[in-house]
Amino acid sequence: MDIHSIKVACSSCNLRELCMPVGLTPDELGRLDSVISTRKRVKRGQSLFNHGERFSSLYAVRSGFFKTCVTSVDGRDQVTGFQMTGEILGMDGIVNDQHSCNAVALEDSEVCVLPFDRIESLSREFRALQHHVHKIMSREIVREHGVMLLLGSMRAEERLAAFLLNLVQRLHSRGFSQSELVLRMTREEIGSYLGMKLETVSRTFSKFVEEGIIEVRQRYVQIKDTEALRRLVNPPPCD
Amino acid sequence: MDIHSIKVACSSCNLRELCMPVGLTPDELGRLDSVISTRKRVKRGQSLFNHGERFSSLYAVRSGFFKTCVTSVDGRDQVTGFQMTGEILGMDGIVNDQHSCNAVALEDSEVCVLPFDRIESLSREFRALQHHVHKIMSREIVREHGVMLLLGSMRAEERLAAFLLNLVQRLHSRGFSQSELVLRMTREEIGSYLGMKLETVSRTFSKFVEEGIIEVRQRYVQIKDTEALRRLVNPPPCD
DNA sequence: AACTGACCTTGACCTGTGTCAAACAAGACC
DNA sequence: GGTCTTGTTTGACACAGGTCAAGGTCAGTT
Repeated sequence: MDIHSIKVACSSCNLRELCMPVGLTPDELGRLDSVISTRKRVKRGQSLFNHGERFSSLYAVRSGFFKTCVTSVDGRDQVTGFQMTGEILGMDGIVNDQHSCNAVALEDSEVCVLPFDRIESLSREFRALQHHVHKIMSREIVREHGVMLLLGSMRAEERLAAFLLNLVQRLHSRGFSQSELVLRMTREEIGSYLGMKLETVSRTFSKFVEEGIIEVRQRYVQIKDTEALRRLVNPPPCD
Repeated sequence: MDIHSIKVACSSCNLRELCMPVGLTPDELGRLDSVISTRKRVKRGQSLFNHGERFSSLYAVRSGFFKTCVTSVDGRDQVTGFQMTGEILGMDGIVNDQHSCNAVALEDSEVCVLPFDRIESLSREFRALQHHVHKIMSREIVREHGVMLLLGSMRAEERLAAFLLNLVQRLHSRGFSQSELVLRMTREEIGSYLGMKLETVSRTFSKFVEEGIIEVRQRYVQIKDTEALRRLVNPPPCD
């Protein structure tokens, strides 16, 4: 076992508490290592997979940042999610054996390749891994419910506030600041995700700045009043 | 084996090509029968499960019609889906061992109860069942991507057209008409699902009627020009 | 048959967000 | 150091859809 493969192994990965290996025994972890042997680098702007491509693997984000987007027949684009370190990509591909969305790196990234047939056979052996796979998919379903709530019933300010809170919360659980973040995506990509135009995203940022809730310098955002953002997402009862 | 249990068995269910048993061998089907032994009736307006309740089972709609909805902290409600015969409910509950949405029957319904721990252990034995479970969850993820596209980038007419096409397509694959349907949900529920107000739903129906695309009498809808609906969803290129 | 309550339709008006346009900022490239 | 390109901000204006209100329809009940 050379230094490189030690570095690559799930069993010694510093993301193992976030990613696929959660809750596995050392023995199971070792077996998972043998399945997840390859990595893939994806440069900024390149796609990891595209709509229509044959599905064979899930991908765990090792480093970097991705967006996934679906395209309608007439060319409209909808960003369906942003994925960061430790998150799993590609579950859309299972049902029809081909990917139904595009995954694009928003910065130079690296993913671990998880051949799905191997994951399935290992899942048949290990209850914990099986259940973990189910949880990951269920989590994605629940996340999308949240996005539907956001798109279906919130106004622009509420959407952006919810988006910022969600981002910092996920970054915080990865050891970053609770109050500062660097956006990896453009205003247009934020807008697509939140169902609004880039101009509205920009104006809403400006509004938050005027109100002293955040400070913005390009992609850098500092949250100065988390509570104000929370109040925007969940307006206090008015009775 | 009495007449009742024969009627109840997956192996003799007329939904087996739509539901859980897809692709299983007779032997596997027999084992699935032993797991899915109970049914549950849900009257119109009652809920099958609610947000916060402990998760233990998935449910397959045997007959009837359901909606699922999530509620935000401040009481906003968002319908996240409508489920008909053969479709699976409850996958939102896996990740946190409790349901994160409410499932309400829109007419008197019956579901098959699928204890999830039993499904998981059977999945460890049968590759086909395992893969089928993964496909069902993946299908739900892909469906939700479609809803996000709809909510994030379509206008009211396009949303309603897409909704109607989706409904008749699903009904058609269950042996019903391609051009007639009876809505099981109110205008308000349609609106919640599509991210618009009930008045807008009503107005948009009226517009379609004026244009001769559909005929509406209360919950009954007849589609007179499917192509027109398709064109609304996917506007022809204008160059 | 009259009454009730839930649901639906339609009108008038209002507002949040989209659209279009112009100017600016910052990094990439020569 | 210029110049391009891509992304961002801001303003003026338009309009799709929301809001509020009134009245209509129908199934179920007495």
